[in-house]
Amino acid sequence: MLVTENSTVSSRPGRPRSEKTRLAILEAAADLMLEKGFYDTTIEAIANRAGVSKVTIYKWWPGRGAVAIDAYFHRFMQTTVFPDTGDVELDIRTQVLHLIETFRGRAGEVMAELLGYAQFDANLSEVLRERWLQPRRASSTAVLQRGIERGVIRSGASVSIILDEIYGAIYFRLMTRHLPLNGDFATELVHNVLSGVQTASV
Amino acid sequence: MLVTENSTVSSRPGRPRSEKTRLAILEAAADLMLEKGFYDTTIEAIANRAGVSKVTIYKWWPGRGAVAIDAYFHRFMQTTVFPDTGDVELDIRTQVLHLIETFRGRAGEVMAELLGYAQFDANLSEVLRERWLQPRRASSTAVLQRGIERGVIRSGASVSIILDEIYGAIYFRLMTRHLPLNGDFATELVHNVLSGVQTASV
DNA sequence: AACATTAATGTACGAAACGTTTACCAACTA
DNA sequence: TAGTTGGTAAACGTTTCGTACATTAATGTT
Repeated sequence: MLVTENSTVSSRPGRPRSEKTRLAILEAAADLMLEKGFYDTTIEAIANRAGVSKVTIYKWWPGRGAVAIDAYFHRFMQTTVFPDTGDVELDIRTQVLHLIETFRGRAGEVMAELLGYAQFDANLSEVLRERWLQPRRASSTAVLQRGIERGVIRSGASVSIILDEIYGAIYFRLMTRHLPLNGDFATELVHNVLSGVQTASV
Repeated sequence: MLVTENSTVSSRPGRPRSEKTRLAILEAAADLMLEKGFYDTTIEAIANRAGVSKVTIYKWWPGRGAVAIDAYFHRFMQTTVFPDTGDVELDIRTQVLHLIETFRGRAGEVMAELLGYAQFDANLSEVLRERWLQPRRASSTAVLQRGIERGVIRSGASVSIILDEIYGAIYFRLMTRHLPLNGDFATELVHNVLSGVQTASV
């Protein structure tokens, strides 16, 4: 018998894990991060808010970073599928504007804090790369690759460097806060970058 | 009587501040950050290594971030003056390669940690912007401005966005570590970005 | 029904670091 | 000499961490 991952049929003995408790922890962690920031979102604070024992959290997550990232994904991970219109600049701009929209308000600040804390937590760093940054790079990579195949983008251009120019600039503003992260910025950014790797001039 | 900042004539009463102690603290902090990383460089650890009382550190610095950034500057701040050859791409590339050279080895990792910790320390964030990022932006801004005046770069292009493309990409790789930060990357990066804002094609 | 197994709780604990206080001595100016 | 500032040593209360212990809860197996 093949069972789906969310089946209510638990094949193991013993008391099953409480889904209610799991969700309470994730919601509490997300709430706290948005309200007080990542720094004040301690394990104890999460346990109190969730009405859950601290030990329970430690049983399922190795530390603060792991709970935080799960909570962030739980709330902000919406697997949007972007259309392929054939216009490289339009498609990339759509993706970038969507990301910037996600980063509006506290959600952006919390992402900056997660990236910040990742400098001291190798596990969090890897999870962020694999489950947050990588999927978005994959979407954009597909668009750029199609552009190369259609001859719109220089075939010699390194896709990863193009992505670093675009996403690097965004996360740079997110973390240094020296200038705002808005639609005008994103539009000119994408236009500049793609102009630099196109085969033909406008 | 006008007195220079490093004058031995202290016009104030009381015991003068010990330069030896000040330097011992900065050296110890820099050593510890390079050896153990920022996370393990606690105030107590610095005090022990420097052979100094913990209270003395708290007297002159408000916290860990402040000592760390002073120590980092003390060791890595070399105010290099870059030449103006008239070739925009060459000049920018020179500056960028110099920065990347600075970030080789542990110095780069420590900068990543400082930027990371800055997400939780508003004061450190501001000091980094004003005393580390801004001076480098100023150097590059001058080059780009000259390029605009000479008609090599589109006059409508936003200098700050160009800078974000270049430096954003660099700090993005520094902090996410998904790809190496080397000379080849820097060379193509600078070429791509400037190609996107030049007036004439190659 | 009895048992094994796993989940969750409450309490308590030791270890670190934090940032501060207190009392004292050291070095300099007026 | 008096006044002022720098530095030290020791201790303190607090917070957070991560873990340990004993106990109760909920499920499968026999």
